[in-house]
Amino acid sequence: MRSTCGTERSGGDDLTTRARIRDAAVARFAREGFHRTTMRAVAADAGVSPGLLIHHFGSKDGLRRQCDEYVLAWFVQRARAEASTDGLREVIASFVADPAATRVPMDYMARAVTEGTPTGAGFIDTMITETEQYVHAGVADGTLRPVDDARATAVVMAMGSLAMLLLPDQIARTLGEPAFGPTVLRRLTGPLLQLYTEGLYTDETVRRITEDSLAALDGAGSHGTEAGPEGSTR
Amino acid sequence: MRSTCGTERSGGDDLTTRARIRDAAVARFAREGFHRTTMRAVAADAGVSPGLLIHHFGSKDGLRRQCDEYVLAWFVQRARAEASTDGLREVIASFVADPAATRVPMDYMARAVTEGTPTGAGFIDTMITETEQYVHAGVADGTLRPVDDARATAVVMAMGSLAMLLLPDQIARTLGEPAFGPTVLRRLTGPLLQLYTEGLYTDETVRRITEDSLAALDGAGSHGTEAGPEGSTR
DNA sequence: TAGCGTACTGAACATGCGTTCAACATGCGG
DNA sequence: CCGCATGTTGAACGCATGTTCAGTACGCTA
Repeated sequence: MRSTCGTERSGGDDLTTRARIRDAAVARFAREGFHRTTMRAVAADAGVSPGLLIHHFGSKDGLRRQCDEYVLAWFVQRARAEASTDGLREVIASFVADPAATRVPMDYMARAVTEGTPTGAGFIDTMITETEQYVHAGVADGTLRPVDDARATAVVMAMGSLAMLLLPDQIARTLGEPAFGPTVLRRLTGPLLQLYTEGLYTDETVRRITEDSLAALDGAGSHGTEAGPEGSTR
Repeated sequence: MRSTCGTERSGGDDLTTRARIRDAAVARFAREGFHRTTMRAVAADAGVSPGLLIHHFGSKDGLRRQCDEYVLAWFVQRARAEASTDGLREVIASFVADPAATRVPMDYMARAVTEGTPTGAGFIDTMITETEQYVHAGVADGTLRPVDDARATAVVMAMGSLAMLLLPDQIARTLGEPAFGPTVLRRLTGPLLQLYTEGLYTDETVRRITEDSLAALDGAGSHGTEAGPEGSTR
């Protein structure tokens, strides 16, 4: 083990070999997913031999664990920065300056989520729990309307951000933009603000109809479909 | 080639061998993704030898193409069914009766989307384009409020459904439910209806602040960050 | 300078993969 | 009965992968 464990930033060219390998692995995992990236490809990207990856990380899974930890730390640091006004401004500025750079940890986390790793699951959990706290606080101070089910509301709110994390390229493509950058974010901001401040339906019709239908389903299904059709064939 | 090409349903036990292989492959691809499922595993599931898969589908990629086509047809048929009231009722009923059955094509399409296959991209495109048409129609007949950017609004609306397609298990877990079923859908419906009929913010503050900040960014960044920081390092 | 531990190499190994192929079964038209 | 096309098998092939290991280079301590 070395004393410079895990705290090197990946900016300059004078990185530890270990850090260079880790950066190469993060990039590959982000771009191609864990299963498709080969140790040899990572080694080649880092300019070392395949054996060295084993020497430093024990196995491919060990390498993944280190990458998970590193990317998670990136997100934590970023979230902390976003808390302050100046930090947020800086985060936005860096994204505007070079959207592609932000994409690497983003895509990595997207892979972690879709591949169902513990890191991805934990990321979603904290994301939704923090959104839930925001909902509670907002309702308490009158910023947000009262909600029935704060947790479910948080899930609905978070799903939008999650989709942006998971499908940036698809979103950019359907908007006819060349890549996911400030322009795309700009176009999504308007509709999102409209939705959250005044909704989209002009009246209560859809809400009433849907809730009536659900109530009717409850009435009709009360003879056998009531509690726990979940996981019947699982 | 055979005359019974592609139109067998996968309900009974008297399936063509070809269809049995296809069904086994769809299930495996849905559960584990394309890259992780092996031809041997599919062959074992279908009760045949590995060589037969090649005989029928030419290659693993050929098998995937057939599966894509089959699942896409399932979605088209389902969308058609949802158009009529009775059909919709039936779709809902079948989902309530056995949510797990619906999950196979859903998970398959989720894989297709996250793995970036043409099928997945096409699915998203049609989904968003149809949402956009719904927005146009709704604005025209007064059901929906007027929107600035119908396409972007459609993207925002579709992202919620997309997240439900991609992360059903994660959503169920964060809601403390054992599986993604009617109960989860029920809990999400309330917040979604609230959001779409009245919004969540109690006033215009957030909208005004955000739009002012964006305008300020435009003013400050007009000396070099205006057109096309997209894909600068790509 | 000798000794030693650590970083590092690259050939080799074992395994699992997609695919090939020779062989067999079966049914059908002549 | 023959001949042939088709469905099916299972052993084998070639290749790519993760991992091992013997060996080299190098810097440090004594």
